[in-house]
Amino acid sequence: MSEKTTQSSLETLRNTRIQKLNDLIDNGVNPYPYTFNRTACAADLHEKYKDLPPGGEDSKLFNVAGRIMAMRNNGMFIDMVDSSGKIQLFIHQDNVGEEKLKLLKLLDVGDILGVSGTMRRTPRGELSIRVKDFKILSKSLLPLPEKWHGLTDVEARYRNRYLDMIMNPEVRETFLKRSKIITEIRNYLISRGFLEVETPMLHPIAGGATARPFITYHNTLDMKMYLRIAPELYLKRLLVGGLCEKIFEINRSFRNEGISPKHNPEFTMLELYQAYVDYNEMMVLVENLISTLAQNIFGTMEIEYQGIPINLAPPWQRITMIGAVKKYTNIDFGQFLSAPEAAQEAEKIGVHVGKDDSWGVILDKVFEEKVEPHLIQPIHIIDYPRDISPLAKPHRDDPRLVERFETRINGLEFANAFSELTDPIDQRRRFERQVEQKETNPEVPSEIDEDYVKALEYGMPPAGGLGIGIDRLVMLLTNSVSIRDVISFPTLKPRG
RNA sequence: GGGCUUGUGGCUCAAUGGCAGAGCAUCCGGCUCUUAACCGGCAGGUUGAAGGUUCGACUCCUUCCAGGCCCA
Repeated sequence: MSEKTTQSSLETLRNTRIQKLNDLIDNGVNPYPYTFNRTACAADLHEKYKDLPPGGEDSKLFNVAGRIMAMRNNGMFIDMVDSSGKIQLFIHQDNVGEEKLKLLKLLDVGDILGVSGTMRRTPRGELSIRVKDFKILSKSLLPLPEKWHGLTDVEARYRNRYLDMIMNPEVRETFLKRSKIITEIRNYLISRGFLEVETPMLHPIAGGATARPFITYHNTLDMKMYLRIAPELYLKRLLVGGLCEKIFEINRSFRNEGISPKHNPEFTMLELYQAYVDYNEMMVLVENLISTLAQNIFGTMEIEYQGIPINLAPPWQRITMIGAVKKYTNIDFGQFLSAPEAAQEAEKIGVHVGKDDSWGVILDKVFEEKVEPHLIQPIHIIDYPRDISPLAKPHRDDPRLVERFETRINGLEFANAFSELTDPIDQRRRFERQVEQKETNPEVPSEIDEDYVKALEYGMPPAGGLGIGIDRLVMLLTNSVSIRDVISFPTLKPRG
């Protein structure tokens, strides 16, 4: 009959706080009020009073709000943190009424508090607010992680990003920087006459890249749809439409592939297109964009990533893909033109290739294995094999190649760009070839995007196109090792 | 998908196959100029889950769940 209910430690801690919450309500305090008239933030005050000497006082009243991160001496000293930083509160019985002092006992680390008071610097030199009044702005029911070690378990950090941000200031820094980077990119492009556009994320055909898509379903249209793997084909339709000669989109794409420190299923891309220029112009643009970002954010183009100095000052090196492979393997794939020949050469140096791999695929594999790891400083790898680049214009000097480049920094792909293929007949042929490969390659669309080909048939201006992975760029510029550190809520399996 | 590895209280971590422990936080008491405040005390556990081996399993084995690193 009598059921013994056991409480977990967490439940006990929570119940204690709910009791305090009820005590607050019994004292006529709304623990979840509506507003607080903030007149300063922590950083403002530190700046304004940086010359206030120990023991010094000022009489100007400020209202400050933030989260309680530590309490000392029975609540007489409180560390309060807002998005700008930390400020110490000094709550003394001489300054607040007896009623308020009683409420002080109902506060916990984690509560959000608004205070008004005057500034003083303690004899030990800590700038503090001499609190005249305080107001609970939100009662916290769950305990924060430990103050000294904080939250370090990576899984817990990603699953509870808000806690990660509360406990780890550098996480906040990273995401502030991410926002700043994206703002700078927008400013850079808009100031150069680019127009920001938005194109669909729900696609009837997953095109514009080679990747497995996420499949979804629209009920009233009764049709399968794909989350976009790239915005490319829609952005080029806009170029056909002549909306503007320079357009860009910064938004999410989705790829149904593995998750790794460098890959998240949803990721943010910048894609831009500029009419009447070719991939050479895109190379200049990548260099200027990224180096300007670094200059504006760090005040220098020489940055360090994981202890490796990286010089982003333009111009960046350029080397053809065939040339790069030759440089690092002594194999000249320009001379081994057939796939079997190329495969034989690749196997000689230990690069395993599939039996159906084309010349271009083999070259790409050799490049990835033997060359990529060496490419630390920014470099444009130019002139890709035609058969792995179905959306790029043929190379004007070599029919096996296309006018495409990928920019590598620290061995990683940062940008991918072409002289865009504008010939509708060639485009249709290449799409047809792709669809034929569907049986052996599940990452290829199963049907031709007829509407896109049709758009090309109306005539698209010659154009350079460029894609930059924003997450990887943010990783580079925030010195982050994992893409999960620059995505606020990275994809994880739900806890079982 | 493969290899290695991690999972113990809210958090951070211990525990040769032999009594599941500490620090912080909480709670109770003391303390009104502290800085990871301090001092004293109490409480808090289905050791990720399920099986197995064993007299005895946090520890060894199997499977599963969720991470991390490397590889494809």
